[in-house]
Amino acid sequence: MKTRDLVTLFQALADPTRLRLLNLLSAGEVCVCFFVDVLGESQPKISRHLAYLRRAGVVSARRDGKWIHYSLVEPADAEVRGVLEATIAAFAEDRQMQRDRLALERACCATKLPGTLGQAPRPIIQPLQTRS
Amino acid sequence: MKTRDLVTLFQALADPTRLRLLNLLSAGEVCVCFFVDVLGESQPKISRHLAYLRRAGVVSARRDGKWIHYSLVEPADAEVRGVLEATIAAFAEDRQMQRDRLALERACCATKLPGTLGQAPRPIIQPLQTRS
DNA sequence: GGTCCAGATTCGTCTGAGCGTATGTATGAT
DNA sequence: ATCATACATACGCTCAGACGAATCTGGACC
Repeated sequence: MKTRDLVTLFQALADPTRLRLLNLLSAGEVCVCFFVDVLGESQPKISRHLAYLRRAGVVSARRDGKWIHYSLVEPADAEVRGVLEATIAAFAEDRQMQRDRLALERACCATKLPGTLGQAPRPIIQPLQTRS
Repeated sequence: MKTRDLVTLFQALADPTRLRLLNLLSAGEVCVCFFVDVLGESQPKISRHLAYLRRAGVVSARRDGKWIHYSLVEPADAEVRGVLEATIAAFAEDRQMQRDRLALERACCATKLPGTLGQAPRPIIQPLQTRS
């Protein structure tokens, strides 16, 4: 492992929007439109941060018709993986992160999605574990 | 815990010089002059990065006559602590970090310190554990 | 007082990154 | 072929941060 790898990872993690994206991705594969809906940020902003995470090798994208699904990439280095896991574990103690997770679950499980999301493909997310 | 705390931490970690400083500090309390000597960087550069780490609450400084010793601060949040520990654990697999640790040990244990370091207070460092 | 030394800070410059806005690019539907 | 949808990217701006070089501060000693 090289110092540069760690720096790249930390640069990717040093932004609130990107942390929120990773928090949602820790639930599973998520479509871009859900990021825009749940985080309430503009589509170009979401897209730019996702591109940043892609360049850093933290996430990967998969095309599905008109939609693009993002998911976390397992880092090759065990140590980098350790840092990422510790980061995701930290999300469990953050109120905003928990609110985001709940909003994602709500958007995902709603029988009628609100106008903008139309017939967007629902993410298959892991249920949120409530704090002990 | 707030997202902002994590962002502050990751911003502090997103620089190779600061990671090298933290690596040396993981051995124990270290005097500034040893940072300059071991990392081979200019004194203002070292000092600026130490100031950054201080502002981020990652390290603390202690005055000792003309010298100033730095040491790691235990983060209040258990989750932040977890991220920092995972980061320090990652240093054990990085060649440059190991070289730095060895150089610090060497500077610390030398009976005759080279000219510049004069009678600088030796850091009391933890011995470097070699990889299993 | 003055002087030396260890660090910190300031200044000016430059690069990278974040933002909103606008535009480009696939894909699917008609 | 045309049009709408979903997402990506380019442009222009602003601002934080990294750097070298120079300067300031504060303690130790004479």
